[in-house]
Amino acid sequence: MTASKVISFEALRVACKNCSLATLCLPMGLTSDDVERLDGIVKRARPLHRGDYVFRNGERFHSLYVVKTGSVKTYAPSPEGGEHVLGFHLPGELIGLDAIEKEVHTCSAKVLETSAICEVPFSRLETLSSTIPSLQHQLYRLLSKEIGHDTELLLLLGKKSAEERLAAFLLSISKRLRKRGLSPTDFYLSMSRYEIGNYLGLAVETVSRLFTRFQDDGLLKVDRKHIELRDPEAMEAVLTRATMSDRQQRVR
Amino acid sequence: MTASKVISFEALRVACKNCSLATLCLPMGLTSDDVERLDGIVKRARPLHRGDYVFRNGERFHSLYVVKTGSVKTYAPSPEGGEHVLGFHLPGELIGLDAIEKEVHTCSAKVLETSAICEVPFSRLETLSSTIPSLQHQLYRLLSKEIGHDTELLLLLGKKSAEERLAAFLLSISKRLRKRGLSPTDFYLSMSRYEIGNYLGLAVETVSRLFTRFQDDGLLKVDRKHIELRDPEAMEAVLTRATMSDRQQRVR
DNA sequence: AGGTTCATTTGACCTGGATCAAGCAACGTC
DNA sequence: GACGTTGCTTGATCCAGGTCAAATGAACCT
Repeated sequence: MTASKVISFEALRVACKNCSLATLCLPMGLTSDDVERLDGIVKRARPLHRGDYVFRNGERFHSLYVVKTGSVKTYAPSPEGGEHVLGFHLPGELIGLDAIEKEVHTCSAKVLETSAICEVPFSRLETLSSTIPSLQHQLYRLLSKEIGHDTELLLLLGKKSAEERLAAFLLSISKRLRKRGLSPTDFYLSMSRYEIGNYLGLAVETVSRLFTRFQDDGLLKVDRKHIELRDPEAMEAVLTRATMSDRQQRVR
Repeated sequence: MTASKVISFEALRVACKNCSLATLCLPMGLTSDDVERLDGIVKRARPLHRGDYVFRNGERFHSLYVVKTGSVKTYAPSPEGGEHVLGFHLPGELIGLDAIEKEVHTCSAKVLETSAICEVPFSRLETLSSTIPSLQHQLYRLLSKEIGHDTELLLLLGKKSAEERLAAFLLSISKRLRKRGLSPTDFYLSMSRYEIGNYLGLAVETVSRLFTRFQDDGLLKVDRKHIELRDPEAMEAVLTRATMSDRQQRVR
């Protein structure tokens, strides 16, 4: 009886070492022994449903979170009721990194669809990381990666046209899905047009028109939230072809 | 003789513990004993001059760098010869954090004026950080801070008007100078109008017109690179007053 | 089946800021 | 001390994408 209880508990409490995301997530590059130790501090919550918060703006920071299944958006609410969408997060991605400094969450995170989230208490992670150099290294890498990602986004928002932004967005989703073993050319977007526009610094109407144009040009087929990338090369070419973005000359 | 040699060497080789930036920089929060240890791995190079590189896009990553005096700009060169300015860095600020992940510099850094730069070999810093928990913590904090900073910039580029962008830029400089004990209302900009525009996602002409407008409105006095903030409150108000930026409604 | 609500699309129009095109001032350099 | 060269400013025009308005369509009640 106790035994069966333990077994079912263990079945529910999927461990990091059995998780398909291990190569994308925190455990990347750790020995199985160390994964075991990391596993000891990870909390797995029951699934959250569309609209539930992972954490909210202003809450005290205690943990980092990893999307296990589903998807999450992070955003900075503005006092007037508006919001600024900061990112969309797929399985294996770590959220809450921006809160380490101030020990307060400066953005909110809510799930876009039914999702499982792993919680990693930061102080315990920190302690663990000073005894596991490869974990420490992995944390530095992940923080650095986030900076690199923000930098790309900065380029997108500062210098690229609406067309380039949407193309980059779709290709980013596509590539991240591929890494997770999912179809990079046939997927459902879990966020609304409004959220995409907000994220890319564009009006909803512009996003909608661009989807229509991409479809007319044969780059993709769109049916509501279902996207089928018909011509990924052509989509990449949207990013490459010199547009208004590269009219900057000499430096010095 | 040997003694005098040692003395002059020590005088040149200003240590972290004597550095006025210690409270802003890596040593923040460390015991003087630990600062000593950190000091042991920091290399201090001879001053660089306007246009010299701290590191270049594509170089292998070995070290983080701290601006000691002067100022640095980081930017991503685009193949076509253009560039995307990523940031301007004042004394005490750490650069190169984005290169940790890939172990390659993905942007270039060049000094805007004669500057002293401290070099911190990363692998040694990493090793040291696993034996000094407060240093490890400080590193996590600094990386997280950088993410928070990028996030603000994202908001600026994605949602704010040209006027708000330039006001935010000037106020950011002003506040950072204040923290360093310099005048927050009277300063010289070490970067060109072109670089400011590039950084803020605006055309040079727009930047120039805005300086003129701000001056006409009595917010500041501008003479070439010399800025005198005449009415910092009014400048803050430029950011607060609802503009096109807050027309986003409900969430769900 | 019909109605309410919210998301998306489409059309018409407008504007902030880019682009184009001169001038102009500071700074060498010879 | 005239002469490029580079950086900054100013004026005139243009257009990508925002804003406003309305139609259409899903999804969800009841």
